[in-house]
Amino acid sequence: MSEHFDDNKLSASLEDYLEAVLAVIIEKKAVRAKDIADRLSVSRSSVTGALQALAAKGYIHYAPYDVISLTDEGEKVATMILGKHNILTQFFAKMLLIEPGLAEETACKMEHSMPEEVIERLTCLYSFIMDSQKDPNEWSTKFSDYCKKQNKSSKA
Amino acid sequence: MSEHFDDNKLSASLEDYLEAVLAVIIEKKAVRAKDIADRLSVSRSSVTGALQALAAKGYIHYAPYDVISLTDEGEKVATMILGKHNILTQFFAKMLLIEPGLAEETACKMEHSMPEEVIERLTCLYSFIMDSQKDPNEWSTKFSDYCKKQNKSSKA
DNA sequence: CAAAAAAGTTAGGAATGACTTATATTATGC
DNA sequence: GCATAATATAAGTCATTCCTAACTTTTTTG
Repeated sequence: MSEHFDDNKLSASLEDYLEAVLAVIIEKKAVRAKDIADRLSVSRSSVTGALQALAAKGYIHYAPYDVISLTDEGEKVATMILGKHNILTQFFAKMLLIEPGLAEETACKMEHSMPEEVIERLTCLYSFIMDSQKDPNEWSTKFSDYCKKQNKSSKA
Repeated sequence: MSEHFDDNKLSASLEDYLEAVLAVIIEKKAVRAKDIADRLSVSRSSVTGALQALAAKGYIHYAPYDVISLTDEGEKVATMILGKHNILTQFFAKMLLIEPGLAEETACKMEHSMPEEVIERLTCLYSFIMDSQKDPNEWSTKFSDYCKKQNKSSKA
């Protein structure tokens, strides 16, 4: 399909950096290494290292002291990752009724090991269920009631 | 709640070893290092190393050349991990209608980063949806139809 | 029961990944 | 042009995970 030589595969941590690049660009039109360092709570030199790795794999344009930007491929992948993150967060929070903080945190970890096909299907499930609710609170009421009952009977 | 000193936390790989120990015990009543080596496709010496690490963290009873068994804590944790694995596999395969191989593979990766609370809730969702189906094929028919429609309209 | 085979252990080391601190370099605002 | 803020590089730490090779213990079996 495309030019994947298998050395442009991303580790979880590099995915986080790439995701952060896009997120900061969206937020404020441009990225500086410092923004990423702050956002991910790492040193500036870690950021430099990560950016070099991302550039070597073809996801960003990078040259010392120059402006950072995403390549086409990088934009595609970063958008995918950010998308996964958002879908997962929503699924956990709105559908499983997990408390927002934990939903976010869990999404963060899982976004790295979730194949596209599975994410697509999860998106489908989410809209399938949500679309079939009459009013916006119906799901949360029904489902939390069901969970409570389950817990009661399982602890008996 | 209990005596967690933070050095008994398990990496994804150690969780895999621990899970394998339990799985083999269930399958054939006892574990030999070789079973684990075969199952995880690693060398025998890697298994020794992992078993020592698991013992140091209090999850298994281990002494050179002796029988391997789970501690109470180890059994608890291993059961949890295996449980996560199974729920996730089922959820992917039966609910999201993912092909069994990919369902299994994805579950394998995700089981390590899924908090208990989220798994519990996912279990609830699974039974909530499945219990509300009249016949066993209802879900798969309804949901796959919906997905097909979604894909058609999104590719227009 | 003793040798051979199988299983398990140990030592030592390589590769990787993700960080760090400390020092140098560049860019920019004034 | 110079100070300072931002970046980059060098060099090294630390933890994981795995390997091979050589050794020891256990098991099998003639």
